[in-house]
Amino acid sequence: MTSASNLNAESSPTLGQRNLELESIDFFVRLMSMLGMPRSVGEIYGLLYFSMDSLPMDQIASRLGISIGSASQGLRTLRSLKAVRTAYVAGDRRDHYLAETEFRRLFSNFIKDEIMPHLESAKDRISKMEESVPEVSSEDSAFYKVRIEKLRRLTKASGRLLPALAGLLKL
Amino acid sequence: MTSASNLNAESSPTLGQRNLELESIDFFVRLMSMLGMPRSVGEIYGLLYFSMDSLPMDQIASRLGISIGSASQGLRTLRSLKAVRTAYVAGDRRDHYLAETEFRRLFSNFIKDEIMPHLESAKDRISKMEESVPEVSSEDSAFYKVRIEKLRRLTKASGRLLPALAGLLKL
DNA sequence: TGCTAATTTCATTTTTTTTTGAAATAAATG
DNA sequence: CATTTATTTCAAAAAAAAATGAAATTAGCA
Repeated sequence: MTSASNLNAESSPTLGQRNLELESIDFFVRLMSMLGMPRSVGEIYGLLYFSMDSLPMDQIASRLGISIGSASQGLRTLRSLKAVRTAYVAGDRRDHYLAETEFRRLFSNFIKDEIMPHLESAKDRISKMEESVPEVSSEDSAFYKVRIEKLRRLTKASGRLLPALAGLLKL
Repeated sequence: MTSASNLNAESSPTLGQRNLELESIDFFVRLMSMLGMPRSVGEIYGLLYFSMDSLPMDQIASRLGISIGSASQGLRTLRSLKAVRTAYVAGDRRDHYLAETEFRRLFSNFIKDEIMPHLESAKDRISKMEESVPEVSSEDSAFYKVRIEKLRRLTKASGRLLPALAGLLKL
């Protein structure tokens, strides 16, 4: 709750709080879009990030001016990344959401869910390439083999480095 | 040149070469799209990656079945990332393109050009947030200050880590 | 310099992605 | 268990991103 004088509903936010909220939304919309997430996902997380109270979906939607469909989908995405969690609120059957703010963990989840699967399938594709190397002129096939080896090293290095990244992230 | 018997034009590619080319295009289309680059950029780089000969823009466009407008824009992007370079070809006034294959450098350019500018402006936005912290109830403003500090640490850590990444990338 | 080929630019079209909103489903309450 | 409320789903609409292609520009050549 934002203050002791109001236990059952949010008091209307101060100007500063509203400003902060808007800056936060702006911030996370940009950050999330760098990570390939749709605008609505950034908006929701940005709103929750500076919210002291957990918020139910319909309030998230109405405060952001987005549809409940968007809110539902955006929250699903955020849940799957463990970027939000639900909190129980007595006497209210709606789910209430809170931002998870341990960026190290968020980042690590993102890498595991969004990046690693691609790296896995990249391996297969590189193997397919090997089968296609024209066995003609051996000087030519050397060229192809070197390039394929480069790709293999790239994916191998990425596969090691990216998961390690979150560990290096000393916040 | 693909073989000594043909100095002035590309011999038509073998089946294996064409396969390799297609696998490569597929590979880089996906990789580039993970990095937020349009399909055409991945296609062009994928084509050049396994090409022994440097290729002029019009051939890139016709081989990929894309417009010369797309080819021009895609090559501009790739040039700005230093992912391709032009090679001089005697007796031909067209620019001829080759893939740059040092992934470590490519990666480092990408971070510098596409990520760091965003981190810079993130700093400013965090400062703005600080000005908006409601100075009301000090227990509440503590909450906001902690969250702002988290953002600051996140951007600071990213700003250090990302440029260092390319160095760690031992291919 | 004038001509031609190569490339870039950019308004328009196409494609892809995201959002909406209403219907379907699920879950809680009395 | 019937009803109400909350949530999800998904076809259609809207918005955003990318590709096209033709006009404008640039650059090499004679």
